[in-house]
Amino acid sequence: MVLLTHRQQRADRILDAAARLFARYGYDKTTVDEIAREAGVAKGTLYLHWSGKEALAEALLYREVRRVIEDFLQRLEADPEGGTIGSIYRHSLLATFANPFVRAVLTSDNQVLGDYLRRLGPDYDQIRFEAARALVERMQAAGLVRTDLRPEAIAYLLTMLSLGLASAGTLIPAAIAPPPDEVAIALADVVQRGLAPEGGGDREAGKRFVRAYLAEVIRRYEQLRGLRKDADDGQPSDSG
Amino acid sequence: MVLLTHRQQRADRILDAAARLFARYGYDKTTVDEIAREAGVAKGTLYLHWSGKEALAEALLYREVRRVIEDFLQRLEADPEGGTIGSIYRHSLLATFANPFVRAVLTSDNQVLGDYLRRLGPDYDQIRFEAARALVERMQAAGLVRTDLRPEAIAYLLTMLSLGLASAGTLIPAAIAPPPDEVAIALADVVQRGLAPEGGGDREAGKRFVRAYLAEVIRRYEQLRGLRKDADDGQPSDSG
DNA sequence: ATTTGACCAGTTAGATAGATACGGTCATGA
DNA sequence: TCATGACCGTATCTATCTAACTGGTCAAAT
Repeated sequence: MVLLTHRQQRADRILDAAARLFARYGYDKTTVDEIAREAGVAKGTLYLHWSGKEALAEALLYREVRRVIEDFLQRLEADPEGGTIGSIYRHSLLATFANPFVRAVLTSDNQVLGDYLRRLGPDYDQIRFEAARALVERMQAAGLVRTDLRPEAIAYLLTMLSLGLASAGTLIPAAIAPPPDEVAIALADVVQRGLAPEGGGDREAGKRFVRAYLAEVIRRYEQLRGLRKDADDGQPSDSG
Repeated sequence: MVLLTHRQQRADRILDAAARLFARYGYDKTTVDEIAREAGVAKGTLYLHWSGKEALAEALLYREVRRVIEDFLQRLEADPEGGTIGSIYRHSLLATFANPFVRAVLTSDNQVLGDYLRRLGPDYDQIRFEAARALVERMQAAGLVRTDLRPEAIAYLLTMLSLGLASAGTLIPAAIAPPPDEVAIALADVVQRGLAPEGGGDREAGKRFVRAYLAEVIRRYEQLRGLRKDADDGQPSDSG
């Protein structure tokens, strides 16, 4: 049983309000006053939880990404066929689409996080590509991905798919586009046929790999940010 | 043997100049004066060939696309393995990448055509998606593409790939990205495995389909624009 | 101790006007 | 007959100022 302090509950309510407003109007055009009003607290209260608007956005993004990861892992574990590159891709897409905020971030031209993401700098894309390359390399070593293509090339393809998914989401009206779940399933099937090694890959090794990889990503991030799983919402020690 | 009038040669020189400048500075930031200077003619001369800057850009785009199509068809015919969906995709990418102007249009955030493309209106993306859907449907009927996925879903995937290719081109610095040809070959291989029917598809039917399809596209466009293959560069009858 | 919201300084959005640069024309000359 | 480039009206940019807004603070209220 999970106990939530009054303080933590309030922090969550504020993040809920921020998530709605960011998703609808974007980070830049959402004011701190509006977040406070939507959450039913005074503006000063936000500053009792986070050091500023930026720290709040970071906390929100962290919370939602954690939720998506949890959802993703549950779907993967529940799937007896799970563990291949295709099923990993499929479940990650479905978990992402199921989260309104993260989905908005990834499909709304990134206005949702506006200035916040912009501060990561122009090097961010390079870093992300290098991370993708390293991930592919490890997936190849784990027997999840075919090894007759260079990891650079596969990472480039996967990056293209992410970017294309985002662009298509903003460009093609939802009215004429096929339902997201159908896209996710078709896309994952193509990824499986196109990137899996002969025989489809080792399912158990795949699940182990995903668990270990995500745990490592989370651990690194929390180490970087000085967060712990049992910490509260984060006293204003973060100076943006 | 092809005979070119003095007039046609000059039109080509002007289009060459425009191609260089558009690719480098974009449509909006390239002035008619600069095009004339780069081509070594007076500004008024441009208006002896086209009705204005926009008509010039359209003629340039048409010329370059025709060249890419010709190059694509030659590559396809020369490939004994050509005719599968994968090889069609591969040759179309390689032909596109080999053309500096078209490549710039597709990978430079579309600043290259700036205002010119913008006038096609916001409906353009919808129309393009519908065209992609219809094309996939015909490819399925021709035995080129697997039929166990709905054409809408496949068209969505292919649109994603196009958009992703463009985004990745602008986002990932060429210095750390794999060479375009490697990307094209890997991408085409994934498309072949992911979208071809059992057995890989009928090669001869594939070639026939491509020939017929492109001829039809060109014919429709020329009908729409009142162009003919044996026409000259287009007297200023085009009013943009 | 905890929460509030009026208040502050810094930034941004909007308006105006003047200057610049642009696409397009056409009288002139070759 | 063909090609030119100075010229024109308009559209776009620059500079400048003002008014409104925003993120953040803190004395006061609870």
